[in-house]
Amino acid sequence: MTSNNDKPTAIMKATLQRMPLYYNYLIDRAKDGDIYASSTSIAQSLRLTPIQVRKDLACVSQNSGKPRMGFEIITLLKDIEIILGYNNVDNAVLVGVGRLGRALLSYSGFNGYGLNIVAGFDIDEDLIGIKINGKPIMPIYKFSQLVKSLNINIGIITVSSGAAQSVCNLMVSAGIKAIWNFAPIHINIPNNVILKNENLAASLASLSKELADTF
Amino acid sequence: MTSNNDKPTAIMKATLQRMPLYYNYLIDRAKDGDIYASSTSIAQSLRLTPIQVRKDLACVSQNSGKPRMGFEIITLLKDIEIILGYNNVDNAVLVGVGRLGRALLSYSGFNGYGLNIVAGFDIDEDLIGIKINGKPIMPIYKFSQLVKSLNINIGIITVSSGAAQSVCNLMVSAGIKAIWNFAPIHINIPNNVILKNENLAASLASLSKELADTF
DNA sequence: TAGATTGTTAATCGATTAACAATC
DNA sequence: TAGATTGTTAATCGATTAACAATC
Repeated sequence: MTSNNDKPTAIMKATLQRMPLYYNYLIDRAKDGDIYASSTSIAQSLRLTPIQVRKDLACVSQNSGKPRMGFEIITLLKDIEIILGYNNVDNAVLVGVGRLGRALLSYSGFNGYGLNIVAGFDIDEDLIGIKINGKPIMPIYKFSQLVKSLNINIGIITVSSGAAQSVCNLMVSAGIKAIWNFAPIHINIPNNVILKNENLAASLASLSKELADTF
Repeated sequence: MTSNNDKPTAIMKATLQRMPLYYNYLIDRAKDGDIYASSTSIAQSLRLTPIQVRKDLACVSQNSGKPRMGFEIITLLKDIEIILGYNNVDNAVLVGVGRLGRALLSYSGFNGYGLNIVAGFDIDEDLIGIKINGKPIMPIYKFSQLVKSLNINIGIITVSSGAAQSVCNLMVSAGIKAIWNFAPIHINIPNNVILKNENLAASLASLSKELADTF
């Protein structure tokens, strides 16, 4: 850090993905009235190593931790909020207001996490016009218009496997830049659109394997 | 593979987690009537490299691919089913029959994926006795009894953040061996119990970052 | 002071990618 | 045959862990 210390040294993917974990934990500690948290205590609770915690936090925190004390929780929370972009909100739309879609529309975990789902879309006429968690459900034929007029970047797919590809196509043609796909199916998509498959089956696979290996 | 070729050479975590992705894709190809799939074609569709695909498939497939043809899809699917344990089913129970809980109880992605959710639990008396996707909703006070009598290993937490820790404690005391936590909060758990946090916020973080970096 | 904790450099481990001979 | 594809060994890249001086 003696030379080119202005370069931000891009944060590792792995580190970034642990940030919400730290965040939730530190929120807890703050609620308990703690002022400082040491890497040792954090690591033990989150099943990480203290070294890893220090390295992760070094990437994101503007302020150093203090020897014998640890890291000041409040400032650390603020630093993590900046890194995760909890302040600059991304707008998103969701297609498929079934059980999973409704769950995501109401998912408390997104509150303040920088994702704002502005509306849900569905073909079921009975759903049109209702609100879920304050968000309107709109007919699918209004999709492109809304996405373009509000300049929305993120699309969330929560339709059935059979409908996922055509919904994806619709999103791409409307100008969506990133798609978060919850349908348990492979979808084709142009390379200039970001795709994140939320693959619950993959998580399950690793959980089952760990269980089988351990017992 | 000349020496100790009986050793199964444990599958990498990363490889295992890609298996459901391959599986879904190959199901698609089979439906389209394809008999063989080459690593090149698989890689292109799934945004991987052909080398990676071959290496992944080499870990799981009993049968080799054929030069100029690729891998036989049907046998590959069977091999993946074995690896992912889609045959030997794990029983699970779910606590918290809110929107997310209902979504998981009905999630089509689990069909045949080796996870069988046998029942849901909730404290809301209005829910007790109803069935969701054929699965009964039971009162929480019957939890330990059912888990012990059916010898259930996996517990799924879909309650609110505030209730997650106490549900976790209940699961641990009932003898649950692995917990899949969907509450967006840190929970404390003994080291001999497996914990998998399904952290949608973490997924979101990486999606948003990629979006920000790209555009 | 002594000791707990920090931040950083070096070493190891794990995963991906490159290179290439073998095959049909 | 020529060429597309496979499987494997070696090289690179990325992430974690170890070692240790610096700090309060």
